Amino acid sequence: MRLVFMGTPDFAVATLKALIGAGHEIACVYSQPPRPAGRGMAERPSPVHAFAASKGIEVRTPTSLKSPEEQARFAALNADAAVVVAYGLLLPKPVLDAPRLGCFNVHASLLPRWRGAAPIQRAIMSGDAESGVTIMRMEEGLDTGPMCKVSRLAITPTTTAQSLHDELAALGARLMIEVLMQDEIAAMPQPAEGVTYAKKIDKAEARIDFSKSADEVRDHIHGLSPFPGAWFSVSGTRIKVLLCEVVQCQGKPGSFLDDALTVACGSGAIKLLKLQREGKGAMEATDFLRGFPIARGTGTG
RNA sequence: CGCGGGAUGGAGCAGCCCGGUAGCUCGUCAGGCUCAUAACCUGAAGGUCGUCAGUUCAAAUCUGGCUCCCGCAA
Repeated sequence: MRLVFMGTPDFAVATLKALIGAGHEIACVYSQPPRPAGRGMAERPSPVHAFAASKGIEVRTPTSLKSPEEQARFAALNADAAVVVAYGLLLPKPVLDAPRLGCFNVHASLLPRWRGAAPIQRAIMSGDAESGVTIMRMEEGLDTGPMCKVSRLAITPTTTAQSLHDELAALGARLMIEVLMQDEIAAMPQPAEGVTYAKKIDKAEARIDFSKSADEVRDHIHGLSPFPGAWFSVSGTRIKVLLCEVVQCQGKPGSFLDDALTVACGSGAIKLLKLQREGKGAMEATDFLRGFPIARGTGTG
């Protein structure tokens, strides 16, 4: 098929790769414009932009699709369908209607739960038992379109945003290929019940609140791992926690119960397994302790 | 030129300000001890201190360039 691909972050690259691998013609790629980002504040193209460019595909980075001119340029591509994955722009009706078969979206949640920007992180942070990917036919509303295909995935005590992100990216890519192979793409309306929205992650949320239960603290840490990284500080040093596990211990919330990085929570305790202090790389607990020992009784601040 | 930290045996760090025999915790290897152990004891191997140049009798340490890694902020 002749497709237009619209996407921005790393998550979307997996699907774009799969589409190319499946032999589809990518007429054009749309992505968010390069922005000053990262160390040095240099302008850098999005992951999708960079990948598409490396494949010699035309990349367009309009700041909006509201103007009739942009919409006309889009329609002129004369695509069979558009595949949209975490693009970051709302598609106006004329754009949604332009491709012959319509626009299809990969969304990293079991809709209608976690519509919106950060479904992967929110699912883990909320303690959900499962997550998944939904392929839907797009409508004007935010992630409200009828569902073509769904695949579920369990969230376990060791699932992190990173691991779930990687699994769902691969799963989503596979499902999208399957959907596009169908002669007739059927879609079922989303249930009216169970709608939730996944707000963008705010940096202020990243600080660990040890007064919560051990399970909640673990979900919070894993949901933000590795980005932006849940953190606490001890004697003025900021430390990110990337991986932890719940253990059976009790103590004053926020204090270290031993010399092996066990921290008491509101109920129960967690053991920090992988962490990163400012300016340093991530490392396992035993390595971390050699260079930065934290004694029993130390409090987090 | 957004702000800042870092590069030292296999791992994590100290030493650098006040130049002069490279240190700690751990790992590895060999031997010992123990009913036993991620236990303990003894011994050993392993580093041109990121890179290039400069200053100096002498540079991990002082000066300048370069490469790479990371935190903040976006």
